Amino acid sequence: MPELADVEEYRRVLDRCGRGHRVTRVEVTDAGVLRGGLRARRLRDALTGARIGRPERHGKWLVLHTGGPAVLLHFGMTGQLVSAPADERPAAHDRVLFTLDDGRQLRFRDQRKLKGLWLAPTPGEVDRLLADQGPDALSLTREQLDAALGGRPRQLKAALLDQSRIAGLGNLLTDEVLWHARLHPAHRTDRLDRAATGRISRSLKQVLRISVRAGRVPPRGSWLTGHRDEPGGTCPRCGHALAHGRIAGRGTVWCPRDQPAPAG
DNA sequence: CACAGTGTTATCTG
DNA sequence: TCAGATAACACTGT
Repeated sequence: MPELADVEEYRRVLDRCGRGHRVTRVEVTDAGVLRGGLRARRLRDALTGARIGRPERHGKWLVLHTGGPAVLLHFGMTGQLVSAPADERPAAHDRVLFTLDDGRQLRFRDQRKLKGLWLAPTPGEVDRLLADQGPDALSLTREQLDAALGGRPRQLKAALLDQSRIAGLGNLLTDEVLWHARLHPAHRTDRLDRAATGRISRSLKQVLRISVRAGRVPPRGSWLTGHRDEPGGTCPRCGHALAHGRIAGRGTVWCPRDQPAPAG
């Protein structure tokens, strides 16, 4: 699930349920999600008794601040942050449990364990862990978009997915933005005209605004996302059969009529 | 049983 | 040097 919109939802969970509360207990039920050499003992020592501050999101990263050390969370493909009563039995894939002073728990839940939790003892360490991230997609300016699409020629989808150019867009959001912008995902970035980049800019803003509000890429009937896994799925805009392929190393869906393949 | 999957990264190839 | 492809990570659902 976790692309920018999903991580934004986890930020809201952390803000609503965690902010202002003290951590009374930290349980690591699967140390496989601890990253950067972090051990359960060290996470426990750093967080127990700490008061949770205002969380931040950058791209697909979530930062849990305490005023002292910070915890950085990356959700990979299957991670979630959920709030539950502390006396409720943990789910099968709850890997780290933070019990709070109000009897609730924040739980890092993750099936595949592709990413996980990092501990940043100082603000400088937070910056170091996020250093290779490009500007956040949600507040991307037109100038930043142009810069992200500039430089060496690449496939458009590959450029939008590159977290060091734009942080936060994943496979679903990227396909959705390109479908709204009526641009083929394999379009070359060096052959985009001003009208095309303008459509990308507007589509990006609209898709993110609605997705962030929903806390996910909405599987609305009028969007591409709700149709990408349908066998024999058709474009919700023009009715043409959707195309499926592999572009930028990812499963990709587009409408061959609305998003014609670039020449050459 | 085979394979794909909402993410990232190391490594190989052309 | 670099864009692109591939495997790997670990696990589930089709």
